[in-house]
Amino acid sequence: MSAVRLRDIAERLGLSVTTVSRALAGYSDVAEQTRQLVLQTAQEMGYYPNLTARHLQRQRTDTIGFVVDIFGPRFSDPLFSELLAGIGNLAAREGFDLLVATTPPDTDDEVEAYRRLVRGRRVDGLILVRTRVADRRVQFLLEQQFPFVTFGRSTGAERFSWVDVDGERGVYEVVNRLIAVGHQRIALLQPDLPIMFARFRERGYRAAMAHHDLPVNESWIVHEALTEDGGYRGMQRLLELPSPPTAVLTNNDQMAIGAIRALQERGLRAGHDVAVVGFDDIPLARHIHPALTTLRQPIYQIGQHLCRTLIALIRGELDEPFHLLLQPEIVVRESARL
Amino acid sequence: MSAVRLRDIAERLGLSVTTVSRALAGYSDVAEQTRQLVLQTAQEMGYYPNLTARHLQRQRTDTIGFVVDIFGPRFSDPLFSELLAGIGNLAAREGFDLLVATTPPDTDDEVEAYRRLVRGRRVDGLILVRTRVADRRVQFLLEQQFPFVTFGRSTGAERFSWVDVDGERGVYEVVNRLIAVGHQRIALLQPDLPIMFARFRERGYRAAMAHHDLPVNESWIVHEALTEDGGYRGMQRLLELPSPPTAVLTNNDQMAIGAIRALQERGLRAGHDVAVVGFDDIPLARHIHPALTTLRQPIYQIGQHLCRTLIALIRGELDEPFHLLLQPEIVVRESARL
DNA sequence: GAGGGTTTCCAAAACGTTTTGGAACCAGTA
DNA sequence: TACTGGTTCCAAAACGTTTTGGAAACCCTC
Repeated sequence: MSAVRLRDIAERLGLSVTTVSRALAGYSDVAEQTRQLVLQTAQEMGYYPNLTARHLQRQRTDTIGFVVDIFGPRFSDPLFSELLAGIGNLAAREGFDLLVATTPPDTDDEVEAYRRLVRGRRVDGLILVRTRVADRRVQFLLEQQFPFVTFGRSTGAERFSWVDVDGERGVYEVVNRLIAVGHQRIALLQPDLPIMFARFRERGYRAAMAHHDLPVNESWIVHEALTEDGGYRGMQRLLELPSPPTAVLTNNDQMAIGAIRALQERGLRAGHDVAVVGFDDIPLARHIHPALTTLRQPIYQIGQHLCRTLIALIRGELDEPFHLLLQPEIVVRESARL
Repeated sequence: MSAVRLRDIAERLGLSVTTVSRALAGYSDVAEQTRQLVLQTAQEMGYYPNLTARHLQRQRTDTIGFVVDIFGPRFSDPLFSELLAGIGNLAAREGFDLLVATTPPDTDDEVEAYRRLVRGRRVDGLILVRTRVADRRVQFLLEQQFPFVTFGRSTGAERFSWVDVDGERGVYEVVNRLIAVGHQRIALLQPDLPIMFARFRERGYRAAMAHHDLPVNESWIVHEALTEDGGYRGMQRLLELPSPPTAVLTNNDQMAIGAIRALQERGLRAGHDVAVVGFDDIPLARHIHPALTTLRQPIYQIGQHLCRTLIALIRGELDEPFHLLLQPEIVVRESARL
């Protein structure tokens, strides 16, 4: 029942382990006849290399790591499965395995998870998502000179590879278009964590408002969790203002859905009374009512870009850090006419 | 820059590698004073064990594998992230890593993915989801006598551990209640793949119909993809029947949402004109309109059960296969009044 | 001073692979 | 004959850890 090793094949054939190994690897210093014999015997005996042993010897694991920051037990992120599919499919095609760890963000557990993967040489490289302001993970990986790629830029001038979506420009455009159709009091539902993408989006928001000489009431910028409930609560808070906004931008589609629910409870209609704009374009965005106007991120492709870049980095094929800034696509549906 | 090894610590202290190893592991055959010295030095030198080497020596990887069957590039499954959170959090707590592979179901790639993980000793055990009729994966793992746990039962009398939700009973109840409120023409939107859970649910459906002496029109049982579009198409087909059903059961909430969309396009209202019942209770089920009546699966807990069981199995703490059949909870909302 | 027990340490083997640095042999050439 | 070059093979080391089976040193006791 125990697994067949190179040694077993070697003994059976009266060859050395070296020769068997090199025969299977296709080296030219083994006679074609011998090679065939080894191949056939390996097949017969059901040989499959022990990957752990191979990894130890080769000093690489052919594995990439991905630490998912999870909020609470009921963690449900529609983007996540798609991102993982993008990463996983490409990794598999390139002969890499994917190690996934789950931890709550910005905790000691998270730090330990990264330490373990990096210092324990558990993986050859890491993919980071949702970069944060002054991100400890980025700092750590730079210190350790460990290969990694992020989805999202960082705050400083650190040199590393990233893929990002230009939320600043996207939000700038959307706000412009909202203003063009008559909106003046425009709110922004921000996350309750210092996530980088929210900073960029806020910058775009402020730039567009300033560009049209519109004042920004700071109470229009509300911080809540990136969930439906967060969007619901945020919209409630906005509706309680003396003069509520007529348009609301959110940081993901779940928030937008929650915001719409809050409107409906007050008898208001998203898209008519208040414009609501989401972000991401999750599959459900077009199926809810009113259908969501949103900024689409090509998340599967982003997963592929991240993985492709990381593998290039691991293989040493990257001389300079790689940067890719994708433009989000504005998808106009019913929740905000633009 | 190269990593610190046991040997480096040993040489620094003039001890043997054995002693350093045993000191760090807390064995009693090393003097307390020496142990402290080793601990401190290891700390100073920034020692972290090479996990690959440890795995090779210990002949186990402390890793569990999870192969995700992915349909098409735009793979978005709201349950998936929650299941993964359940598995991942428990695995981390028990000191296990999680290796995730992605492949399309029932392909050669899938077979190869399993072969690689099992034969290459890449993981200590596997978690399988969405068991299929005559599941090749189950057959393979039984043959290889490899530890695994499935979400979903199988067709035969194979002995292995599983966790499942009693869809047969759940659907039986729902159909009963639909009949109680006056429905007679009840349809069932099935997946287009031979997934076990669909078989059980169909059995419950037929049993309830038979129990009330209601005929089952075979054209009421429609096979489509487990997606919104699948649900949309399926409902369209049902509406084209000479006398369409007045109630429709689906195999997941996405399908139900698609079905509702098809109704709306024809000016029909789910919950009034046609009752629509989902399955799973994804977070969005309560937020769409009409809110979804559905059968809730406690997916995070299922992930934990799967992981807990697998780890017990790996550790040899399980004498008999473990079976857990959970009851789904009927969540009545607007799309079907029960 | 012999025997027994305890404490503390370690050399060597093992896990299964890949790589290094030849060695042995043969054929062809000067 | 002696040398060169090519082909085919292999012993040994290496990757970094844990475990095995002692050994050395010391202290007690009779």
